[in-house]
Amino acid sequence: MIDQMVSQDARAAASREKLLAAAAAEFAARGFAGAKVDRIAARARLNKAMIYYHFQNKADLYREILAGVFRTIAEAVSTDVTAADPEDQLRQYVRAIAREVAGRPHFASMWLRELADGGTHIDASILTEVRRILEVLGGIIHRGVAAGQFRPAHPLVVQMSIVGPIVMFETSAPARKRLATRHGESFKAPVADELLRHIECAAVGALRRPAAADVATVPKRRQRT
Amino acid sequence: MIDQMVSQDARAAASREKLLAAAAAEFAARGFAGAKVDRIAARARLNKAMIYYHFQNKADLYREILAGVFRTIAEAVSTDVTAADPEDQLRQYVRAIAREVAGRPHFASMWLRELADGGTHIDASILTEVRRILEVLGGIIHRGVAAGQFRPAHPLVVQMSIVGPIVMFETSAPARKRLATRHGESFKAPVADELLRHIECAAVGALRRPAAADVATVPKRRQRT
DNA sequence: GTCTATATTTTGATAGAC
DNA sequence: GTCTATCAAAATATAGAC
Repeated sequence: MIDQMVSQDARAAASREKLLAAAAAEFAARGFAGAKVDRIAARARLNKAMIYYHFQNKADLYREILAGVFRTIAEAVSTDVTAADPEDQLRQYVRAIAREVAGRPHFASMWLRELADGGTHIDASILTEVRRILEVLGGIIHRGVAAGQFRPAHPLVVQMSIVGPIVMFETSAPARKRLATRHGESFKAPVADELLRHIECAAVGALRRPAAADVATVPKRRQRT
Repeated sequence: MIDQMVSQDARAAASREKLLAAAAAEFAARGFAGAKVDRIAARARLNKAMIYYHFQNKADLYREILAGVFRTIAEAVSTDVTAADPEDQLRQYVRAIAREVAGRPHFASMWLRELADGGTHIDASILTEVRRILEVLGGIIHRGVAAGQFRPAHPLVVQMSIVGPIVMFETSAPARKRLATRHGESFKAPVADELLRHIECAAVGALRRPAAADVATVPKRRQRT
């Protein structure tokens, strides 16, 4: 009898997971307003009523997904930045973010759309994780500045310079694929790895002092420390 | 009598413009699916039927807006990149893009959402302008490589590194504002200008040869040509 | 826990008067 | 060219059987 209950719980949990996965795909592809509960249910091979059994409503399901992803990302960047040198820390941070985002193809679109929606679904739980992530980056910048390696910069600016290209790359993947098949070479997908290396270079290059050629007034002496 | 006709034409054109502006705001804030024609009409202080007089349908109105913006941006980057030095050209390109995007607050969200939607509304007219823009950037990279100043890079990668942060900054503006007023300092908006300078540094820093610290295997000799 | 059937509201689009 | 009134389809959410 207990076996039966456990197995039912397991089935219920499986249904929940299927709904979460289906919903993530639907929200990413169509946005919150464009996502239809009928379609979410169909994708999960369940029916609409199950959504309302497992979640309060469409918005609740949506928030649950975002919160889960952010928890994972915050965990990852907290764990993965281990290097001693700030510049290496920055590279680790970039790679951790890129890996987590690329590993969840639906996240980039969902987050971009959430921002475009004015952040109306960002609850306390999501906000906490976003802060944790920014604090890791803030710490890296701070230590780099203290070590005389970085120039000071607003964490949000650096974060957007790193995350912007990544999420844009992920989000545009389906569109690029469509256009590539229909219009030949010009939109042929660059390898994700090429972008990652570019962003790494860009992030480091923008923070490293001296601030590149920005100090145009100063005679072009190279100072290696 | 002719006067009357002209004045009516002028009024009609004004209505059309009001609809375009109202629709851009609505599409940016809510996405294509989330945008409601009733709300567009209300924003324009007109009624729903006017939309269907001036445009075929919701999708047609939407495409018209995107096509118009892209025409302007393509025009701007074609005109503004005038410098002799590839690195300066790149800076001009970044600034032109940033200026055009920042000057049309609704564009960033609309474009990001369009990409997230899989680019389903990208018609031939829009595609042409996108290509024109990418060709300008491609030319800059090409000349930079030929001059030995840049390392080779896929234009789309560079484009996303530049545009990604800009559109993410613009798109997230309302969300950041909301969170800032509710949760104090951590989301205080960085000045747009700080981001612009950062992106400029990042773009140049990532392309400039030698490819920063990426060539870790190669002994650290600087080659200035 | 899972399903079918349905109530209620919203929405894109049009008809027709002025 | 602009408006009011209205239709038909779609969509969120729930009731109730199993």
